Amino acid sequence: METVGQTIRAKRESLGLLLRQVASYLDIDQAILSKIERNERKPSRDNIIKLAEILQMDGEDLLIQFMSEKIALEIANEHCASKVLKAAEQKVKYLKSNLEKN
Amino acid sequence: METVGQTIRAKRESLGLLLRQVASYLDIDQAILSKIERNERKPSRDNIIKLAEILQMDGEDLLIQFMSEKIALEIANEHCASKVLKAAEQKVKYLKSNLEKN
DNA sequence: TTTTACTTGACAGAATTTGTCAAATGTAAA
DNA sequence: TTTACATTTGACAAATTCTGTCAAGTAAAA
Repeated sequence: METVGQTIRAKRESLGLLLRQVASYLDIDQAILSKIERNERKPSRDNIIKLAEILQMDGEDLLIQFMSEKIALEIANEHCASKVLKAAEQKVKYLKSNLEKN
Repeated sequence: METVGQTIRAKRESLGLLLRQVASYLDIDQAILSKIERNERKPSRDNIIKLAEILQMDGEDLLIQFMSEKIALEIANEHCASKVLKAAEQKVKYLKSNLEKN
C-alpha cells in the first residue's frame, strides 16, 4: 500500500518535474518537499491541494489518502482500532446531522 | 450523543466525587479536570486510564470513546468524511498485517 | 456571611511544528 | 576524474501548540 509521499514522488517523477519546481509552486523549500515525499514531514492541507493541481491528480482523492493515512497511523497500534473507527463513523453522522440544523 | 467530558462528569457526580478528589488521583490540577469535563482541554491517554479506574468504568470503552471523538471532530467538516474512515480501515488492516510479520 | 465546589483567564515553560540554509551525498554526463 | 545538477541531511531559529500552575471570580448551600 502506497503512502501519500510515495504517491507524490511517483507522480512527480512520471511528469519529469524537479523537487525545486514543485516546491516553488507550493511555496515551500525543496528540503521540505523532499521530506514530505519520504514521509519525514507531514504536508499541510494547502500543500496537498497544490500538489494535486500541479501533479494533475484529483484533489479529493489525495486529501482522502492523506487524512486516512494520518488516522491509520494514529490508531494502528491499538488493538481496538476498528472499534474506534466504527464509533467515529457514528459520531460523524451525529455531528453532520447537527450541522444541518444550524 | 455524549462527549467524553459529559460521560466523565456524569459518572463522577453519580459517585459523589469532587473535582479535587478525582484530579488528585489523576495527579493534575482540578482546573484541568474541570476543563476536560467541559471539553475545553483534551485528556491525555494516562488521564483516561486513571479516570476509568477511579470512576469504575471500562478503560477500553473510555479510550474508544475518547479516540473516536478526536477523529470525528477532526473530519466531521469534510464532506468526504466517511470515505476517509473507510480508507483508514483498509490502511489499519494493512499496517496490522505488517506488524505481525516483524 | 461563611464555606464549599467549581470556573475562568492570565501566565510560564515544555514540546512540537514549520521553515531556512548550507553542507553532504549521489549520479550521470563530459 | 572532473563537473554539474538533483536530492538529502542535519543544525538551527521562529512560531505555534500543549501542559500545567495559580489565584481571583462565580454560585449556591449552610
